[in-house]
Amino acid sequence: MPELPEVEVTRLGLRPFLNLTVSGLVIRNYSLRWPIDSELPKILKNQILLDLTRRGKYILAKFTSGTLIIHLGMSGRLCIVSSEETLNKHDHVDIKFKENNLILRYRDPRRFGSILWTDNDPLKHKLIKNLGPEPLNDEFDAKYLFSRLRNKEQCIKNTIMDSHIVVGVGNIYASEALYYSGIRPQRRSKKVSMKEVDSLVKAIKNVIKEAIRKGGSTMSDFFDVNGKNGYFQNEHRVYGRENNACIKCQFLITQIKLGQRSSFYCKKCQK
DNA sequence: CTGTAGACCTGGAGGC
DNA sequence: TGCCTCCAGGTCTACA
Repeated sequence: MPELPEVEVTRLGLRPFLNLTVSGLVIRNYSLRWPIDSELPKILKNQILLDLTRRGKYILAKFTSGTLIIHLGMSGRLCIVSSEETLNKHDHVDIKFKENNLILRYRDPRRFGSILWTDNDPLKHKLIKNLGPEPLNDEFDAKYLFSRLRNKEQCIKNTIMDSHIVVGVGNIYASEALYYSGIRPQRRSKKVSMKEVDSLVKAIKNVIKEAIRKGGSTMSDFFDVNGKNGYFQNEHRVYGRENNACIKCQFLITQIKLGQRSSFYCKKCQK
């Protein structure tokens, strides 16, 4: 489920574990998107959680001698539970800490997520080193995006969802940002004007900032680490609103498929 | 190099 | 109820 806002809400929620020492790790299922290192319980024991950062949709949990690179995939979730909490079928990993009775639990029904260990700089990891800029950073601006759209035949929605162009824009927020900037999702990237790109960049930044502020979008299964749902789904203007009236013009929202993903737009407001 | 389909998984919703 | 099909927030890999 998680796009960048949901990942960021998760990261912020994990901060109570900062500076605590791992007492043990339980891995019930090693087969995520990539298999979990079978040595991980041994490696992580007695290590201190020193920092929690994020790159794109990857949470980077820095420990004494390396970093856990965590991706939530489509259905992954991290939550803070007590040791008495009943076990769910898809609770694959528990991290326990010395200082309290709490467990950091990873649940992921579809197992598209990943938990990888690296001793080196995580930003040099092969999954991370080639990622595009963070959408909220200044380097992601109209000039940059416009330059990346030149000569691109690909439709604009798929381009802004490409993590090598910009990270963190998933299927929900791509549709939303295009709605706010008045651009149809199927438009060829190279046909988007500088003025429209300027509006699109602002829309991407706004929609992501607002979603983080509202605690993310709770679709079917996103909750923060304490089990609280987000509220941003109530702010969706087009996503999941096919055949409902456009907020601005009352025309019915259209749903199409682009790159095998559902896309939503208003035929009147988006050109 | 570019663009797209397929792959990886489970579960929920809706039709019959 | 049960079975079937389709759908779901991601993204890497293979192939044209």
